[in-house]
Amino acid sequence: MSEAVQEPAAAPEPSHLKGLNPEQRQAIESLDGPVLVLAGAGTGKTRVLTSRLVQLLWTRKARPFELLAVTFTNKAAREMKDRVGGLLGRPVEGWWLGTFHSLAARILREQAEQAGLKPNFTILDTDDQLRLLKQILEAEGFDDKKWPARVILSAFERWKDRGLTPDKVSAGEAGDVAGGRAVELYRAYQARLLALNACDFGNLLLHNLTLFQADPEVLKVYQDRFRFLLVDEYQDSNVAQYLWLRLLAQGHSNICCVGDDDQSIYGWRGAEVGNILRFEKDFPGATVIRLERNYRSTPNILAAASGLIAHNEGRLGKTLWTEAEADPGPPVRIRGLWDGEAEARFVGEEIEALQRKRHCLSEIAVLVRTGAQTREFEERFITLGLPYRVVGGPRFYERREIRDALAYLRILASPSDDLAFERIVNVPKRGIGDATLRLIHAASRAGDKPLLAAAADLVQTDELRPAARRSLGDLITGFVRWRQLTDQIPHTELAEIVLDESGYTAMWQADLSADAPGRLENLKELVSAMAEFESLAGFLEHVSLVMETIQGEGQDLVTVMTLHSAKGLEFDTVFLAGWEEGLFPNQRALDETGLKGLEEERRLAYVGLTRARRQAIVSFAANRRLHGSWAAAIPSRFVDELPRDHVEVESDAGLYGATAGGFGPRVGFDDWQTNRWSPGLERAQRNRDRAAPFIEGTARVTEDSGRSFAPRDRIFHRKYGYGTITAVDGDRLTVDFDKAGTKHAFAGFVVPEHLAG
DNA sequence: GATCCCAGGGTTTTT
DNA sequence: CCCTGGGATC
Repeated sequence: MSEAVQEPAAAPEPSHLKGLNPEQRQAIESLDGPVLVLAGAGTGKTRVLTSRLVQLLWTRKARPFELLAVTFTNKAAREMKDRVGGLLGRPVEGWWLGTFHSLAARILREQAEQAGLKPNFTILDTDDQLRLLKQILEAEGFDDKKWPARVILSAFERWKDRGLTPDKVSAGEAGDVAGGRAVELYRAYQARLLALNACDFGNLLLHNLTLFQADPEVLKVYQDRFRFLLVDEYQDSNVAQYLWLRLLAQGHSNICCVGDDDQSIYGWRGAEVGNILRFEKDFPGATVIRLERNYRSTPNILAAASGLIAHNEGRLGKTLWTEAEADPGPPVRIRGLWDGEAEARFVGEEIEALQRKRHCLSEIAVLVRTGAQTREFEERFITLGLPYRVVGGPRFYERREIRDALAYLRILASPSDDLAFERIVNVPKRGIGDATLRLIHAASRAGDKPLLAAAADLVQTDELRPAARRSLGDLITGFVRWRQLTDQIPHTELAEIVLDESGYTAMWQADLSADAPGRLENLKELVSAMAEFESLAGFLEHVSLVMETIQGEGQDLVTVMTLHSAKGLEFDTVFLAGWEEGLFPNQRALDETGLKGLEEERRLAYVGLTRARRQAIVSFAANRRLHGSWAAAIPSRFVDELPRDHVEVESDAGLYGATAGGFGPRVGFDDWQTNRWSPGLERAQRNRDRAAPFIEGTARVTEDSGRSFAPRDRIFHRKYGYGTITAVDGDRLTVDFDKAGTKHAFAGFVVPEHLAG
């Protein structure tokens, strides 16, 4: 092989460098030393990340196993893997690519002993964490009402986000959480985790940090190994992650962080925008590259998003731009509606219209602030028969049947997993209640052995009632038998046997409730998901770190999801629903973190808008159901912050004085801002009531049902049966009944068709 | 020990 | 509105 072939410069320009703008190219070719890439929305960030990795390999500057690439989500990791493989024309093996947590877990498995763990330690999820903490709280005599385990646990998590072990939490930090005993509880909790040979999510990183700080030798191993670090979504890293990166990067200083301070939306999880702001200080001589040319959105969308985000202070400041001669595209549409149902109906109609124009459903997204909002859209889409998927809904691995099944498997993988044992010892019912469990616990403490082993001892004695003794004995011999099978048969087969013989499957088969068949389906899905993994342990590691499952990919479906899960995605058309004060910006965010919270909400709005390539449609409702009761709502301040020149307001007449040209004077907004239940709100409500009858096509119905009806709605009437509304006047509806002909009916006497029966 | 019923409380976002 | 958890009852 000649020199020329090996020398990259002599070869024709490789595909991963084609079609880049100068800044992108610089970001890809500045391989040495610290680099910060400030990449605005839609500026080709992913392209840069992947090409940079390819460049490292292609120039032979790095071999795969010298690369450490960190992402925030497993999805992002998967995508990076695929794209790098695609650019190189072959899959890359041996590099370290994953989320902070999965990488930390991998390191911790290698160094478990140093951290006081065994390499097969269990990774706990929220459910396990809570049960564990509740046990501690109970033992310490805490009242769960006064100090809910959730609250205390989140305090622990915030400390972990900041890299604080119990020793490092100062008294002042702890405040009055758990009556001033929070640190003590934190210490007990951590000790208990160690005793259980378990880690929660936060501990994965925390152990890494303690390890690196306590033992320079260990740190050096990893510093030497990872010659090039690449970090995605850097603006969302928390202090612990930042410290982890900094320690690892101190070896070669080849660290490249990519992020956008305007898209930092995880402050509530401990993310520190400060990390990105101080990069240059922490890594002297850093190259800072700004990617500001947007390739994704139309000028109108870009201008709307930029105008909005300009209301935030303390930005690094980027100005996104796009080609001047580009088609400006349609303005951002703003639509006010009567209530959440009307909003869902509106979005449904718009999507159907798009569908008629052959618009791809998979190019449409409905983005909401809170998970609960997806429900109304789901209901509407089901009624319309519109194919959709909800991303991040009830998670597969958090379902009860799945967690139960996993508990059985966890015990097989590590018999000392007490939390798993407790979970399933009486599932299905085996007549083992509190009393028996207490005995097992006592035996466990006395003999200093795991619950399973203690239980095995106990059934040899006559301390248990005969019935309990027999069923517990059966379970234990079951585990002995299954464990013997572990190495002999494929793990999928083993899982089937365990679920079968333990009576777990039978339990759901005998269950007559409506969701039982679905649960059985899920169990089947679980077993088939296992097939993709080499071993039981590998599978369990995966499920504990990857809570999400990929669904509906490749089908033509409308996507419904939260703004948070939309980060990093893009669609031709994006519906941004529920832009109301209190909901978005979220009241709780404002209450808890004030201006900081508001700015984060605004960034969330910015993220939402910039997901759209061609068209963004913002909507808000005048009435919103919250915890079952109705609340009047006023449009989000973010609606007003969108620059007028780039939006088109089309609210129903009468709603907040909206006109074709924009909004009139704001209704009580300033009062609302200072106090939810202010005169301003009352004023808004009065206006609402006055406006209601004049809203064309919608009728307000009884307070308690709170429904509204519009022409073309399908309804059911007790006497006349099903029909379609043709006109609405106040609460009097004109209905074209399928059987009874056209009649007048009061809205109070009809229900929407989907609620009939 | 299991089941049923009721009250109360909660929903921001996720690895 | 929905679900959870606690408590009373069988």
